[in-house]
Amino acid sequence: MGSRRVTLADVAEAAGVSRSTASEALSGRGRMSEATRAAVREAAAQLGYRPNALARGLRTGRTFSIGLHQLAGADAFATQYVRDFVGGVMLVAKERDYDLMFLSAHPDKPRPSQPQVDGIIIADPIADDLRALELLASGAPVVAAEQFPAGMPGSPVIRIDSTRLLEGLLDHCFAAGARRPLMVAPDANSGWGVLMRSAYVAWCAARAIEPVHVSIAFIDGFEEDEAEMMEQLLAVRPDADLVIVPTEFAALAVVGSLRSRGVPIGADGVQVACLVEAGVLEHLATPVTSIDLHPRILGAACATALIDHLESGTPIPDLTLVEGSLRLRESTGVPAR
Amino acid sequence: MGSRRVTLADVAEAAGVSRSTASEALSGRGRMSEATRAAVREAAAQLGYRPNALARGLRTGRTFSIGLHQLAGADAFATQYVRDFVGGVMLVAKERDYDLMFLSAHPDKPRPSQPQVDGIIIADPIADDLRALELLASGAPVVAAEQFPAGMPGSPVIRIDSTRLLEGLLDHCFAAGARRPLMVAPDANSGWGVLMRSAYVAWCAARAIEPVHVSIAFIDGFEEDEAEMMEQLLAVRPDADLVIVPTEFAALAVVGSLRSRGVPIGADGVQVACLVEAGVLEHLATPVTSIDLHPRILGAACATALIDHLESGTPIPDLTLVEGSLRLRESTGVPAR
DNA sequence: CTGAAAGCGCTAACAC
DNA sequence: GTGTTAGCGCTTTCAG
Repeated sequence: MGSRRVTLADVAEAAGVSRSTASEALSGRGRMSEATRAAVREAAAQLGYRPNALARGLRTGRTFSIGLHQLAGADAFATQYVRDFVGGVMLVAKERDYDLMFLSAHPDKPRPSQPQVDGIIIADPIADDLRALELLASGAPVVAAEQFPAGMPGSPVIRIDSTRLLEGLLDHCFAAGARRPLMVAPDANSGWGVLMRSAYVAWCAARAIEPVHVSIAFIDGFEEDEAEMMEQLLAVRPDADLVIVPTEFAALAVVGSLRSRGVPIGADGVQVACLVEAGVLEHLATPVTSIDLHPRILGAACATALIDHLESGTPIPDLTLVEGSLRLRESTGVPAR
Repeated sequence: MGSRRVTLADVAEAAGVSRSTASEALSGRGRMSEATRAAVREAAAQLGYRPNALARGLRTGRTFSIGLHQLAGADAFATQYVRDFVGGVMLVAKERDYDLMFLSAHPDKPRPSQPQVDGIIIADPIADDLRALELLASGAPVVAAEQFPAGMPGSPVIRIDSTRLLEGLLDHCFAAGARRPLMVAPDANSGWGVLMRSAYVAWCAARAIEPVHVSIAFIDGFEEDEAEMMEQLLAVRPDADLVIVPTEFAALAVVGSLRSRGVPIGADGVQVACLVEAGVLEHLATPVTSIDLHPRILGAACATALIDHLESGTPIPDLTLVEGSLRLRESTGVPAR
């Protein structure tokens, strides 16, 4: 089996019909005697025929695959958010029997060819990402998760109402006594980072609190030298009584840093919160509060919207909000159970 | 921009040459005046030409994409092992500028078409996985990670020497006093599960210890009803002084179960170890010992071997061993720092 | 109801 | 040096 590729011509010959008849017989189209159809099916099964997706795609313009572009994820696939988002996309892809293409993600080298997919999901678009721009201009349907940075051409977006959740988080920390917050968040390249930052600033303004924030390049991740890096960031507001960080790695680094200095974590020391939920936060000695962006659901929603659009022409709304939730834990003053 | 797809014919016309000349000019082949070549390049850039990967692939047989088949991962993408493995593959794919195709993974429904990829990585092959069998028979080069179950047609394999690591782990636990071990591991469908199981049995035999083990279907995961399920498993050997589990979810469940019964974790209670490392194990109140399969390195090794083979014909050895390591932690008696 | 022919966009022989 | 031609495997009119 499988010695040489068996083509539709082989099947047609074996069944004693022409290629076009064979094609229609297998796809269930055309009108023909049941006997003919059965004979073709039989021959195809006998020979182990599988249509060549390339040829079919070239002819029909459909490949039954969708593309996923994820700049941050390509480097490290680091955060649980990204992995869960991808998991959600995979789940739907499997259900609808689409292949899922991870588009190779060089931020500044153009793609060597057009991607051979029916539609594209862009997760967390980053400004100046050349390939994201290429994809947006490619003419293929695109759905993006989270937020486009200012100045980037858009597409339908699906995201969590994270602004509102952040406000809830800040209210909670405030109630637990926080007055000198420090926020570490991605820089202006990330639409989501901008969203978080401006919500933070607005909230602070409403309470006459000075907003202090530090930018990081999101892509760099936090996996190396995290402790040292964190120390530097904390130095921006040494008297902070609340530290908000963007990834679980940063959270681990802050917690480690505080612990090594003997500072208690929580309302009676320094509160810590993470902008993005990750399983590890719950299992720390002092569990850390976070915003759960429900990445799996978000990824699934993107894939569903895209495939529905491809298959039934369902239009994709410009903006869809998916529900997120707050994970309040001991690090922001909730008492231990 | 990007209103209608611009094709090679458009470029050729704009540059005033024929299609073939345009093709050769862009690909750097053929002999022609530098002026012509430059003119074609200019025209292509002007029009924003990107070759159609489908058409090129159909003609040349190369798509510059590789496929990844992962049965367990499709459902949940659950364990960190799977995610890190995929991360390793992605890293290499990006480096070599290959797209990475997640092949849709229905265990018992045949693929609708041949996958349009140059080569395939199968992670953790599972017996009776119809699509894995299809891929193995497809004629495309295949590399598998870990181990083929008995009776499954093979391909080159890259894996960790996990057998030796498990022996080291068992030795360590034995030294810390374990005499009544219980192992929970995947059933015979998983080649890796079989490997672990038989190493365990052999080790026990050498020490005249009764090997007790429980099978689970790996694919089911451990995410729901974990506590209840774990209780049932533990009941198989209620007096166990060492429990070995296959995933971090199972480890969390065991730890939770023991804690709720007030049993200390470690040499002075019940030792716990996980066959597969995950970050969360390190951050538990009592950190849990595990075997680090270095999934990222493993995934990268698979991708590198496959792409090297595709590009230079480098043969892939039948078996390649990658180094793993033991993560000894407090749960098996190492004293706290 | 079935077969012949065209063509999706590209590349590789082979003439000119 | 450059253009013409054929064909990768498939689907889709359109005659018969």
